[in-house]
Amino acid sequence: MNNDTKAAGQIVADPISVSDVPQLANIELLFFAYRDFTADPDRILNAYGFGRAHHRTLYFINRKPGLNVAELIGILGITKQSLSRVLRQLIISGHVSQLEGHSDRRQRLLFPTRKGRQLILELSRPQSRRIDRALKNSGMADDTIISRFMREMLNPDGAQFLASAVGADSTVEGGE
Amino acid sequence: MNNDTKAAGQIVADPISVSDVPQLANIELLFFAYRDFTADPDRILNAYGFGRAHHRTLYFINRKPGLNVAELIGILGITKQSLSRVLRQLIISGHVSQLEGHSDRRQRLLFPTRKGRQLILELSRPQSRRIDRALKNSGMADDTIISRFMREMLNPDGAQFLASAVGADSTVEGGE
DNA sequence: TTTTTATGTCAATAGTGCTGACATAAATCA
DNA sequence: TGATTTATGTCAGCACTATTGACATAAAAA
Repeated sequence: MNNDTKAAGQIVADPISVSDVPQLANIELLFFAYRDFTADPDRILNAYGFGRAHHRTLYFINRKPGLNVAELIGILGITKQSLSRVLRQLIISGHVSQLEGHSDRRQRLLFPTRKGRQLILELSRPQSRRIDRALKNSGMADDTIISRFMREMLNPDGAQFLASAVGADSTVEGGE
Repeated sequence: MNNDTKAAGQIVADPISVSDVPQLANIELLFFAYRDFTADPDRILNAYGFGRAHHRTLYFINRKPGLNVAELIGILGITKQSLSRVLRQLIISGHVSQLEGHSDRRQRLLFPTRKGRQLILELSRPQSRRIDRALKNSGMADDTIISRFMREMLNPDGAQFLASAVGADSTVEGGE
């Protein structure tokens, strides 16, 4: 390195490389890919005065209409206080509605309104298109390899909400 | 749907599915995979009193020691005001050092200290291991397919900082 | 010499998350 | 039935990350 690496004593001038971190290139790719992936909906959300938290909340309510607050909190991995603000805004804006629980009347079952459905589709389509395009452009006929890889990236312990059999079944494992 | 989908009029009871959003399953997988991917370093950072912003900042200073503030801001995609706090903390904690620019004395060239190098390795290794493991477990001998896919997920316009030829070359395209 | 550039800083604001405390109504237990 | 637990909500305060706008300084460039 040709820098003034004199001074300060403990300065390091050589970059980290694959010898230090074997998957360095993929760590960076994942960082930038995810950033671009979320940038599309972020722009749309901004126009609605919403943020990513609204997106995630609305998404899972659309993925499993009728889930209760506890389930949603579990899926999102946040506290009820964090959810409450976002959920209140989505209800006020008319994207989400609550219904009293059938068997347990303490519960609030969360449903998207038509407006909420329309918004989640608007937000999800650019992301879906991006994945579609990437699969095509990298010469993959289907998503089996990518899906498999991403599944292996998950924590094994995950009591995750996952759309594994989506299409065949509209419900989800891990939920209730 | 067997719910009290009466009331409120415009409630939607059926979940979104692959017919609405073809890549729905992969959108969810990417969401959960990225969340788990960042959870490892998050735990470590917490013990240091740092957040993700510190991680990213420290990472790119380690990836390109000697970069100046403007370059770093460009890579991170944040404002100088956002960077300043994080950078100040990393300097105070002794993870990063600044040197006056050689040709341009207005510039502040950013370097990791040994302590900063040690920390970024500690943060990066779990992420590298996770990717390694996922590649192995999904039966891939190397990362060509996954790298290709992730590269295709990026915005084309991206004047991105990318470790494409990492290992062969320690410098990066898009920088100076 | 004037202007532009690189960097830094102060102040205000937004979005998202947290913990702790407290409240209510409904379910459940004894 | 009466006591306890559960599902949800809300208030208050705090932390982190990000933003915009304004202003300051020193050094490079015109």
